[in-house]
Amino acid sequence: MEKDASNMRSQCPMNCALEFFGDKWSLLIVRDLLFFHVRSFGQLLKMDEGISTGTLSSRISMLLQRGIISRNDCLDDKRAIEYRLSDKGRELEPVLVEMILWVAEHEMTDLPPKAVANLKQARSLSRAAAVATDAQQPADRN
Amino acid sequence: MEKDASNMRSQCPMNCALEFFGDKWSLLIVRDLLFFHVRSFGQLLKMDEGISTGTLSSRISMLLQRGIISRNDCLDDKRAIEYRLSDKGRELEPVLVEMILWVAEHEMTDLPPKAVANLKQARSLSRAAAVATDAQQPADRN
DNA sequence: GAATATAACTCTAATAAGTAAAGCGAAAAA
DNA sequence: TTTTTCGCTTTACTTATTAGAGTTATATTC
Repeated sequence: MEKDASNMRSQCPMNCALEFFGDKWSLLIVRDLLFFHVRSFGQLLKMDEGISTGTLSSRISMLLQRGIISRNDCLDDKRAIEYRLSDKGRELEPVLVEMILWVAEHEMTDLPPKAVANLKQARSLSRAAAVATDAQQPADRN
Repeated sequence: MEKDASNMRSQCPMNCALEFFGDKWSLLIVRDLLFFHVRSFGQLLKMDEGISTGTLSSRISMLLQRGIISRNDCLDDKRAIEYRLSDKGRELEPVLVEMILWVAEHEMTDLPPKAVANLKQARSLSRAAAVATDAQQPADRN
């Protein structure tokens, strides 16, 4: 049984975000789809953190329902299903990147310093581009 | 009973982040401390989402233990305890901002468009500053 | 100074979430 | 034809989270 806007705890955007993916698994699935080019149920099941079939199944349903991933049949193997991030899902990348950078700054992880530097640089560049875009379209146009 | 690095599911930074604050409440507490200048247990208890005393108490313990918030006695009222974000906690701001912007883009919330524009602008400016900093200190210095 | 209120909790019982293991139907490989 | 793979679902169980009542200490009001 899933939540919709009507039984959310509040309409605060932070709360809304947490109701979408504020659990221990959803963003790991997004991570695998986004950074590790994982595409199938079976591959997701093999993630290091050890997700169970039941949990994976329910998280996939939720992510589908929320439009964060898509589900497609494979042409070459009719058993196989391919999962992909939607545009909406792919746009979670900045969220993941900020989380990763925060952890890299404050805790021990297995992420090499080089990778941290690359993420930082990518972030800076994308924001620099955003500054340019904002200059064209004034920020308070809505 | 709390987790430490030794019984984490993996050392992946994304997973590490989720073990730190991948639940439905921790970042709401950070939100209140960061954006709404909330300082006490009682005020936190009044958040719109309706956190219970037990949950709030356990989340505060965890955030303290992780060094995300600090706990201080008040001089004027000896019952009162003041909670504040540490530097480490304050540095979660970009994470929250990206989450809020994602939601503002993709879902209905109560956030006024003006506020979204302000957040975007603040993000762009801070990143522009980061670009300048990176130019001084090469990104792969570690 | 007695009663009431407030702050910051702790405890407990109930509910929700997550898990491992087995099983299933369809498709592919041996 | 038998076995394996794929993407699940189901079940029985364990663990985590939660709401709400209760507690202690301090402060305020009458």
